[in-house]
Amino acid sequence: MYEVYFENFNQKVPLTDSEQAQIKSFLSVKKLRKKQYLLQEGDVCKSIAFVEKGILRAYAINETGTEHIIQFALEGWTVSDLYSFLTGEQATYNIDALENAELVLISKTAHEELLQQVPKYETYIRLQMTNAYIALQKRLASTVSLSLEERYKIFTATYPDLIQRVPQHMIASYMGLTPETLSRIRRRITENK
Amino acid sequence: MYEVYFENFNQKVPLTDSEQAQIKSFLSVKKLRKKQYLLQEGDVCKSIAFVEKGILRAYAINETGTEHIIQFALEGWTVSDLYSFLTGEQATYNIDALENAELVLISKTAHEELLQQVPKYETYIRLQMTNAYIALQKRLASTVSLSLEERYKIFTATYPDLIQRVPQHMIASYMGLTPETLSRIRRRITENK
DNA sequence: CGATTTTTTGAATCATATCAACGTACGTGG
DNA sequence: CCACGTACGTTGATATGATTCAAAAAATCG
Repeated sequence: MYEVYFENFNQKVPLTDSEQAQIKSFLSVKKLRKKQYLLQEGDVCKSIAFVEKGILRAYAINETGTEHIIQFALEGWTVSDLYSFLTGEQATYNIDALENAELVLISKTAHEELLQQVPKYETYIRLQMTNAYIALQKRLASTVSLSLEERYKIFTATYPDLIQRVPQHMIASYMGLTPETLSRIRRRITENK
Repeated sequence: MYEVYFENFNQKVPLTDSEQAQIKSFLSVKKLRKKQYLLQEGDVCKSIAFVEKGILRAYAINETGTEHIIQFALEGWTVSDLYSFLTGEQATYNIDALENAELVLISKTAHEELLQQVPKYETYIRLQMTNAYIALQKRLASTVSLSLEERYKIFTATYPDLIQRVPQHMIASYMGLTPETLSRIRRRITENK
């Protein structure tokens, strides 16, 4: 418990043992079985979840009932409906587990207290947000400017774990295309060497 | 000078006069004429630019020579190639002015000093990054899950200024489609009431 | 005013979605 | 442990929607 979280934290912002203990006192742990929800659309997002083990996904459902995966979260990643978490508005995303998972949860009050009391926590969050922003910008840029083949190649190169552990139709959903199309893209790639 | 910047700053994190003066000492000002570059692909991004006046755009050019606009920055917005700024790697984006512009620049050393010396600066940056991330996530979600008509409607509702001040083919580039397609979408929208 | 840029329109082409069917793997209950 | 039902991935035929290329119309700039 907490190992991956603090490994990640220390990598970004080194902590003393006492700082670590202080932070730990604000955190809690949650286990989720495959297919269980962490958050459902319409509820208010009460916590940020850090994935110690397993995979989660955040997805939205549009008017026509199609699921669109916004984000996967593997070990070492953080997931939440940030907008709902920060504003208290209803969540627009669903978050559930694709594998049995172990999470570190930071509640809203814990988050606020930590920001007040532990400067390094704010630094950690700032760095985390910055990295997430840069990654998302890259994803968006590749969405508008690259062919599907290239996008899929980049995806597999960037997240080889996900290909192993997540069904293809979810990768398709994440990329914004149908399972059939992804299947054909994969065939095109393997055929052309 | 600096009015919009500190208005924006104080709105997120209220500053005392002396804090404001301290921060101001790290900032500089730059004017850009229409079509001038703030950053060119391949250079290292030396500063974060806050737009006091005018409009900038960040765009990438792909192998086939097509421009893809990653971001517009109006008054009150911030623009840079963050990845290049933070890592010192070559920039992958170009940034130029669509109108004569006045900018507040934060250099890399200023940014680092401010993070060290002024806790409220870190808070400001954290909030800015968080908002930028949420906005980008919304944009991505609408890209994969909505029809072009809906996306364009949302865009015009969200950024009415941009429609007034930016040529349509750039909106098309931002949305990841051709000028012809955007033109036809606009016609469809006006025709169907 | 003339030159250039921007937007619109049309026709042909290309890529992806859709719908339907089939094969396969998986895990669940009998 | 097997058989069955459900999930998942693939394939084919067709439909839909966006792109491309070309050209003209409209708007903007010097």
